[in-house]
Amino acid sequence: MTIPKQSARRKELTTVAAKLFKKHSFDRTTVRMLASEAGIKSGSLFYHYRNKEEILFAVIKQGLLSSLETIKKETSKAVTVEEKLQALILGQLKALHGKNKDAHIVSISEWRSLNKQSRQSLIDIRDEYEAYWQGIIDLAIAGGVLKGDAKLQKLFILGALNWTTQWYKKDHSKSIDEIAKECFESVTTGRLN
Amino acid sequence: MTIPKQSARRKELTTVAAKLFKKHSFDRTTVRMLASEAGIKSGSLFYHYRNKEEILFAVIKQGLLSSLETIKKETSKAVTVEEKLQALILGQLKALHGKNKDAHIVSISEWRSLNKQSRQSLIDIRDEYEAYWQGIIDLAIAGGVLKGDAKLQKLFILGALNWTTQWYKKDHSKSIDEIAKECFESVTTGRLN
DNA sequence: CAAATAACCAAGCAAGCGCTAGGTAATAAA
DNA sequence: TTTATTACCTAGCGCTTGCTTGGTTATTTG
Repeated sequence: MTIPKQSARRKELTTVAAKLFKKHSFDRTTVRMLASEAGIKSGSLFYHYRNKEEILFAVIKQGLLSSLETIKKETSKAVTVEEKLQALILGQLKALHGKNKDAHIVSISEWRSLNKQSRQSLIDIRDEYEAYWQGIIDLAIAGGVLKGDAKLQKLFILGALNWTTQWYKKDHSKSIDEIAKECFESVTTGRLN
Repeated sequence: MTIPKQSARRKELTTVAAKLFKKHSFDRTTVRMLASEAGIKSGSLFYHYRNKEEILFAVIKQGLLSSLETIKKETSKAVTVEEKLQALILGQLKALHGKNKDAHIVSISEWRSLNKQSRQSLIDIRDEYEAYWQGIIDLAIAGGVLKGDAKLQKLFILGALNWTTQWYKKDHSKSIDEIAKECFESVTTGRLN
């Protein structure tokens, strides 16, 4: 029996898995928990996936693709370098806290739970994601919006944003837009006023 | 039989545990792996700890205390606000990548693997750590070295620094001191030049 | 209609897990 | 010299885990 990789049902199950993996971590989510949440029996999962790790693989792939789409869409409207950087920051925050957050958060926190082959086969998407970020950061530095080493700047800003997953709750006093604005102003302070 | 919490042997075992927990994560480190690394049999671990989670608790407590000590020591020499902030950034990076890094990294990445009671009993140390950071950030804002919301600034900077655990390897082209310097200049750019 | 396919279930296996019980040897205390 | 104490080992128990096998039902296709 062959397992179809793009069925609609599989997508549903992957979304359920993203939710539980984010809530409990991959290791602490059992196949029985996944099945129960999906309303089926644990054995039935292996009709859709070869093994548990393939479920994680599907979640992370979905997370990478959807967040890449999010930041591209968000930055597409921007014209100036300032606008692009601001949109990129906002896009990243939306990917982390918006509709499809579960899969994206899993993709950055459970990367090392994948085996080597799985990681290798996702590296193209990851590289594209990083390259997209780097492109805008490079522009910002060339335009004088940012200063310093381009790669470090990217890592600092991405780090500050990704770290929001550790403290930002949806009942926070500030909205995502406000946090994006403050982050933008923080990294570019001085040149603008 | 009662378990002494402060024996020298226990400290050794906790250091071994920190190493493996950082390398493989808490969930993927078995008591047999811990015992093997320590040169004893798995059952012997439970002479020193009540259960596996208590090992994690010991690691995290040690991580919090030693990194708090590190940043206090690092900042103690500083006089001006600029120096204090710079020292704090460097101290945090040393805690993350220096001698006692294992326990500290575990303390920020495995916090949620603790049960509620364990977390609660460590919260005082955690609060002191955050308060120490907040104190210097507040000073920096009052002194005009930083701008914006004090709490957000703290979270952004801490996030950027803690995120270095995801990408910094010891064969990196830049040293810890260089990265600290660049981070400091990045968050304070504009006011100084 | 018959055949194929998709999606599931029931039952359970083998391996690995945290942890325990009872015992041993070496050192320290009385 | 007896008694405690410290630090370990041996052996294995009970449970959970990911996963398999063989079968069932409903829907679609020729």
